[in-house]
Amino acid sequence: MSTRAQEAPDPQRELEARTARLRVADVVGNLMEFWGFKRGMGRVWALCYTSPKALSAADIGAELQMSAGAVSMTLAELTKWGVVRRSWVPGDRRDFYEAETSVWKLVSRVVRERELTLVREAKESFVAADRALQLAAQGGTPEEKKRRAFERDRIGQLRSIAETGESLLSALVAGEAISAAPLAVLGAATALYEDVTRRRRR
Amino acid sequence: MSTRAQEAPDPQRELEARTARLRVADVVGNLMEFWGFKRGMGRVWALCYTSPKALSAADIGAELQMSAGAVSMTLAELTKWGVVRRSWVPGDRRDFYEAETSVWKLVSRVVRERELTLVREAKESFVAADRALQLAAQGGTPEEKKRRAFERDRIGQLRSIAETGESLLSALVAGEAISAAPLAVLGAATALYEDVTRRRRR
DNA sequence: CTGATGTTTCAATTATCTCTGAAACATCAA
DNA sequence: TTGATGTTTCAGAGATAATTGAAACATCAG
Repeated sequence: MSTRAQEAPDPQRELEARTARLRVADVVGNLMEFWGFKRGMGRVWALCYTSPKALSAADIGAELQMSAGAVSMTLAELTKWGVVRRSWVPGDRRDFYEAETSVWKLVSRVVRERELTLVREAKESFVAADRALQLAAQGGTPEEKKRRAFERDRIGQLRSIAETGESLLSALVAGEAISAAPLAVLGAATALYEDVTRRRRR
Repeated sequence: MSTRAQEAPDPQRELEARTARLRVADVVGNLMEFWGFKRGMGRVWALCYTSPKALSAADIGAELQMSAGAVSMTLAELTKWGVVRRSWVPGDRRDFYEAETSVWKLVSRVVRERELTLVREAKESFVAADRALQLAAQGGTPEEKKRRAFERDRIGQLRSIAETGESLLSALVAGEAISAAPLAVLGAATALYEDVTRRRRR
């Protein structure tokens, strides 16, 4: 037995550790993909997040097997979302990147710019449809009027769902606390369900 | 001026009403797509939902410009998910379909389940990575140990987020905790955020 | 049974994303 | 200025996913 066994790096274990970190990057990539981002964004972010020192683009490409171009584009996107930031190392021409650790920052931006936009668009189209049907219902036979009334009612349901969703998401985004976007959004979905159920029962 | 102007269907307004309904189908399609379903599923469901009478596959195809094959597959999928159901019209060979009105319940459940799977996978890989890093950290220089410690800490952060998320999602999926839901979820999410923040600061 | 009508299936096409690789660009040192 | 180094851009390749169209299948009436 060597005198200081615990200081000899074990190649086998080194490899396992590296593999495990890459696996972490991958599952984070899967989650990010689930939320509508590119897989690569999650992978790169996770690699940065688990790295003690800021990484260069070349480091990232080497570790994650991505081309320079892909790394550049991914970092640009992550930076735009504010979840990764550049850091300069004096005397080094390369750019380095480190992960933003505040998950909420990411979440609130995501919610604001993605879900909220979608929901708003939806609401607007429901409102517009309601108006159009209202106008169309002014003419026609009684039967047609009845049909229009049904359509308006259903679209009104959708509209109220969208409005509830919109205010919930707004509230979420406005608040300074809360992490874990997915869960928060699920909360919103649940609320929507409640709302619809209640309205249907009345 | 005609004697009963309000009963004459206005072609212009008819067209606008139809366009508006199609637009509604489209935005619902977008939302569904965002939640991980196919776009067409949302469009077909929305068309059925806003229709006073059950629609035949041919109706749907004509309205949404989909091929018979696409309509058939989409309806099969919607039926499988239980958000659309067949209805028979006596003396008519065709199948008719109408929208299940409690879609949001189903959709949100499905989304939660999917996410739960992902989160579980993530958690497992975090745990595995933590173990691997722990083993690797047994050897190496003090500097390497420090690096491993950082990595473990960060992965521990991810792990705690995943664990909280997992239990929250489990509760939501399993329970009819749905009724208590929105605020409870927000509360839990907030607690989660607090927890992560506290851990980071120590 | 046969033909008419409607539905389902699936291989092939088409559309949509992502990534690559190379060129253009930028910056700095010598 | 020139060359070395690093970054960005983007047309095209490659991978995935959605859609079509036609054939197979199912059902019913005559």
